[in-house]
Amino acid sequence: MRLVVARCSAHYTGRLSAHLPLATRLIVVKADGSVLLHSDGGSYKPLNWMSPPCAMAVREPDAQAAERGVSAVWTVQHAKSDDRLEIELHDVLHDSAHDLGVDPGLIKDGVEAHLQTMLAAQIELLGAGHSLVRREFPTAIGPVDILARDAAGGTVAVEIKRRGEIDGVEQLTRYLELLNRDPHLAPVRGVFAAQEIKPQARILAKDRGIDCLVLDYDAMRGVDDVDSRLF
Amino acid sequence: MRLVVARCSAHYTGRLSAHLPLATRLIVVKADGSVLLHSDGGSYKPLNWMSPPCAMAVREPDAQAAERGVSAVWTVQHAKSDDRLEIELHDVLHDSAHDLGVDPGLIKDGVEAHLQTMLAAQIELLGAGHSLVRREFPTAIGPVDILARDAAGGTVAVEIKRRGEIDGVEQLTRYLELLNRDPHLAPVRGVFAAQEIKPQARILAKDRGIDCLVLDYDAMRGVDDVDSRLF
DNA sequence: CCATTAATTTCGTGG
DNA sequence: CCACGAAGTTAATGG
Repeated sequence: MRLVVARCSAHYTGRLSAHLPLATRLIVVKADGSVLLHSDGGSYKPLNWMSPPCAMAVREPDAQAAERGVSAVWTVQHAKSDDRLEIELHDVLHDSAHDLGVDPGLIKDGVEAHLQTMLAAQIELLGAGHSLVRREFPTAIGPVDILARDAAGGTVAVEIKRRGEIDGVEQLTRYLELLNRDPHLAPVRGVFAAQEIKPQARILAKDRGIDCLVLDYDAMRGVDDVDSRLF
Repeated sequence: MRLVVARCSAHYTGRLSAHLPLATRLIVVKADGSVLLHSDGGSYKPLNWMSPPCAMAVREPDAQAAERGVSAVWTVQHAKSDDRLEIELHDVLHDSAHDLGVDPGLIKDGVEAHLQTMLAAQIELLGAGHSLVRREFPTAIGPVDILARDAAGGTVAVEIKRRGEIDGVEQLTRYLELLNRDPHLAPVRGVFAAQEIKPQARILAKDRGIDCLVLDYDAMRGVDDVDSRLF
């Protein structure tokens, strides 16, 4: 990894055209050839970049560019497309290279898939007497996260989101519409389950007769831990 | 901006829990307090990060951590939520600080809004004799990108995308369904316009009786230049 | 390898 | 300030 802090301007052409006026920025050149141009604020997204696979060519500025104060021109060309990033370097304030090695990568926990697994294992969170039919119950318009039966034998369709917003309720509504056409399943009740349910989503769900269930991730994980001790 | 290259591990808790095992990484601390942890590959997304507004606290490792080789612990706490990123620094291979100043920001060109403006100005690309009714024609389910009339006086609804995919055709289908209920407008013909149209989207459009129009950005811009010379 | 969907998405725009 | 949609989205997953 090479780190360069320099006054520079940049031009990108590819899926769009974009230009960065002259300013001081961090330029990161990664081991795989990818390049990031970062400013000293904003979020994690660079001002401009080139994704791998790509290769960088360095050349001297022409007379006109040199006149403008350009000390070097870096052209980063994507290997499989016409995407190209051209950086004009002026003053270089810092330049260092570092051997980082391969990263073992991020280990995640608490995403939607995990919530689904845990809710399936703790299906009585839907209410006493509920039983799991199956996870990822297939329908013509896609799989329903969880299909269950309640104590009275009625069918329950569950849509799980990490954060419950309106589009999740819409999704569940479409599933319910379809499932309720199946005489073997109908009537099917809907449950919208999420770690956090936005007020608007809650209102829409209520309007559609869909129950809301807030999932307490830590509590569910705690139960999982207890379960795992039994084995 | 502070640049640190160090062997480190990290732990994030907030909207999810995530862990980074010990490895050598780039740590960027921006002027607004935000922190990025980058590996030497992948795309522009960091392995882990904290978005602004946030603040970092540095503390000495406890005896146990020191035993494991930890030289310092950085805790980055988000100002408005419970999001927290904790970094355990082991060997520090590089540490430098740089004053970058405020960035003038990226200037973009060739996005959907621009395509819409240009197509409105060159409405005959839809076919000879077409005239513009209006851009962003409002409907109950959202604005139609362009509404026009063809040579025969028939209504034409245009959906514009940079890249034409299936969901764009679905969107236009919903608009057409709604517009065709209005006796003042019906029958309304649909045109799906994009710089690039995916095969699946083209097939779906054809199936729905929607015409496809590939927009040549450079050619359209060329015409725009000619137009602007007239004024 | 392609299509689909989520994301600690981020980023803009318009109400 | 919030909801909505696009992004040079990126990243993971399933077929």
